[in-house]
Amino acid sequence: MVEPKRRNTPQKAAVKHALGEATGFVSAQQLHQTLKNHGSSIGLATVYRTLADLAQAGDADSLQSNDGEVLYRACTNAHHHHLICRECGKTVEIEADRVEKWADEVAQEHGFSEPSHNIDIFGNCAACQSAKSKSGLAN
Amino acid sequence: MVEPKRRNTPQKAAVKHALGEATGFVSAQQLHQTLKNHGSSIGLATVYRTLADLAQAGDADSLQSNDGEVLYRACTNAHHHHLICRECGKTVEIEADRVEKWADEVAQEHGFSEPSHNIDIFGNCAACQSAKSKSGLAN
DNA sequence: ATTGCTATTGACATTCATTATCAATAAGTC
DNA sequence: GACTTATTGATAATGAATGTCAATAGCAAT
Repeated sequence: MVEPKRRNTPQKAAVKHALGEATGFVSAQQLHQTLKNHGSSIGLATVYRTLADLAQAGDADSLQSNDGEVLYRACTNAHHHHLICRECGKTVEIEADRVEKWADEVAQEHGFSEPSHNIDIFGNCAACQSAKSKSGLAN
Repeated sequence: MVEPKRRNTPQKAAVKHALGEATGFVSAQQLHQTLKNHGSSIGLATVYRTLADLAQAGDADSLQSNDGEVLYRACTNAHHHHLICRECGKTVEIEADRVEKWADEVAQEHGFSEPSHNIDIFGNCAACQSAKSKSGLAN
């Protein structure tokens, strides 16, 4: 089972670029729409394939939205987590050795090897809070 | 918009019970199969509805599997997270005020209100590790 | 126990994200 | 340029989850 050689194509570059332009997390569908709106004739399947590759390679983060879509975001290779606004999707990257260590310890304590983890924090960002209170929907 | 009165039905009880019997996380589909195998004629939609209600009420935890399915598990009302075996799905409930606090702090630091979070730790449990090494697949 | 109201059910259709298929295309190499 | 084959894109297929709606069955009142 030899890995086939990768080829560089304008499509892959386009997806990569579009993902970089996007703020926060985007779905494959959204990205596909965006690309088409900009004149590209890229296929939906290609967007999916490329995003999966990017995630595999560690060039993109992925997480599941609460309505079953997978969302992607360009990222650095460094391990980190996200603080995400429920309303607008604004994202802040979080790094915290404390928590990394904690997760590994917990796994070890229970005899689990090769620990990995998902940590996502959600909340309403400052902008969305003030927007909400202005529209009289304050809780 | 008044909430309609809830009714107690054998179907809801069956789902609740089956969820309690299950070890680890189960999908709605699996649960539906299990129930049918036990002679129930419960409808798939009803299983989905009931699970959604349980999750809403805090009587069940839900998380997304890596292939897009939503998995459920009976749980206590106390807030907690999970340590999950990649191989067999065995689950350990984790509580850690340290991390709860950390998450809330991080959110506050960045101006996010009403913080909530998802934390899941994955690993290979002791049983699966030894099973693997016996079958000569040691890393 | 019977009635009436309506929440709930279940069979089925539908939606929609994602994946598989496969002939046509185009990277990269010589 | 010619050749090999990874990649693409249109389309079909898959499958989880939700909507629909007539029929059923809780439950409160009688």
